[in-house]
Amino acid sequence: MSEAVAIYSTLSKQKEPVTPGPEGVVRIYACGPTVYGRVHIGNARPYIVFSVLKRFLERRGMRTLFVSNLTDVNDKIYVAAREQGISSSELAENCSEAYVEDTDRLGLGRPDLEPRVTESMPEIIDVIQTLVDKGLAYAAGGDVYFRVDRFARYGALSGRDLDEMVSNEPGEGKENPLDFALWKGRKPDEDTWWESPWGDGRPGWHIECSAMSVTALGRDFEIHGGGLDLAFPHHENEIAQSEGATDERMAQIWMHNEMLELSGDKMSKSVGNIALLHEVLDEWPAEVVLAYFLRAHYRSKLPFSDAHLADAAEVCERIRNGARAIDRAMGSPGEATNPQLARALVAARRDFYAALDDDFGTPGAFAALFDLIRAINQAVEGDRPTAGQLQEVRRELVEMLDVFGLAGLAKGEGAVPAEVIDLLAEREAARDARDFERADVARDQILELGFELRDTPEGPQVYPR
RNA sequence: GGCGACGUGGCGAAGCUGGCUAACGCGGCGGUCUGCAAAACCGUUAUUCGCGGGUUCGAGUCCCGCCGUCGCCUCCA
Repeated sequence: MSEAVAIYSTLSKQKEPVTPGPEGVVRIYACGPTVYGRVHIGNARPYIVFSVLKRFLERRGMRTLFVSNLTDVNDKIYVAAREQGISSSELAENCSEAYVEDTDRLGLGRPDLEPRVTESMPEIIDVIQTLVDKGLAYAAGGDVYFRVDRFARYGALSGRDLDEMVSNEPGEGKENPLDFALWKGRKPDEDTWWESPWGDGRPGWHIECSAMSVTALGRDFEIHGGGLDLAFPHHENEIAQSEGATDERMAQIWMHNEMLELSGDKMSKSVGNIALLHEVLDEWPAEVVLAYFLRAHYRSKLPFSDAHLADAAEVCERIRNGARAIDRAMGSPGEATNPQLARALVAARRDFYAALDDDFGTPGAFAALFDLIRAINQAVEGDRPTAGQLQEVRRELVEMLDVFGLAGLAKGEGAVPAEVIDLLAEREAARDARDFERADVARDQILELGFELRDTPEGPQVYPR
């Protein structure tokens, strides 16, 4: 393994080394969803990218603390709840549960903390108070706004010049149209609100992340992530709030994932028929969805379609067959170590981690994985490795797959039903009698029972499909 | 209009601190294995990286222009 993990930062526009913070922990904050409906497939990208990043850093021997929030107070939630005729808190609660449920199905584990806005009100009010005290924010007609022209670095993340920016966001009491809301006074048609020094109301969209990140991770944490679409204004505003309040850097690396291209014929944002994550997971196994996302670099736009998922399914199948080849060979291993396989294992391991070290290059890591798979297949067909070598290769393969949450692809298959065993025997008898018609009937019956038959040097094998 | 990203084979996708024969996967084609398949293996599938210039001994990789696609521009992951 090389010495350093580097990640591209949107702020510095270059790759920067990931250096663990105090107590050797890499602290990661990634903006989570606003819960006003079931999350769509695009929302899954940051969840997957940052969850897998955490898994990778830990495999690399680092300790991590990964925090991803749920925004459960927001204009969209009020609107959606009104449309559905339920209270906004009920909608937010339902959608929060659904989000956890849907993303759980990806099998990547949960972030270490998933704070919610509704549970972070004291911290939020605290940060706002600090900003008001420091003259960086002001109350106006029940609202509180951030004075953008008091924060010199405003625009640094998104490369915007304050003088050239135009705002069309309403706000009666604003000093400057570009000032953004930290606190919004209660409106008559809003059914949830909190008390504050500036009157009843609720937090603005950006302040929650400043408050929750500093509460959970402290100042100057290592990685702040989210979708690229959040860079402006959300992250720009977070920086202004957090750094304005603490006079310290908010985060070292600003890591943004590119967007999914959801503009295919079958769906469009304007039509609102974007595939929902849970629907996709009803159609495809989690491994397929993970392979689909991870085969592309996180900073690349990624087109979404059934054809792409079908492609990812083939990718998974090839990996699965590689693991099966090892297991099959274990039944009749060789006498000596296979040197080609030994070399391939070293190379795959090196290339896999080198690719990830360099700006989380998951596509390159996949390439390394496939190089290993080919070497495995070659070895199983050629000079059979020893059982010990097979075991070692299997262990390493599973370890790499596990970084991506794909270890399930190398899981041994479950027991084969007696019915299938009987048919298998029947087919063998038929083949011995050279009655291939009967043999093929048995094979078709096995297929109907959900198993695929493959003849191998070790005799016929059946695999679930 | 402003800011930014990107255009690599039939498809997806690496490479882009310039220099071995342009990774890897899917698909196609030919072969091996098989009774036939499936899986796997072997070979093949871009003299070429949107187009046009330039810099350089040398560029997909740097610079300029053009064409095209996309994201953001005050609450979209």
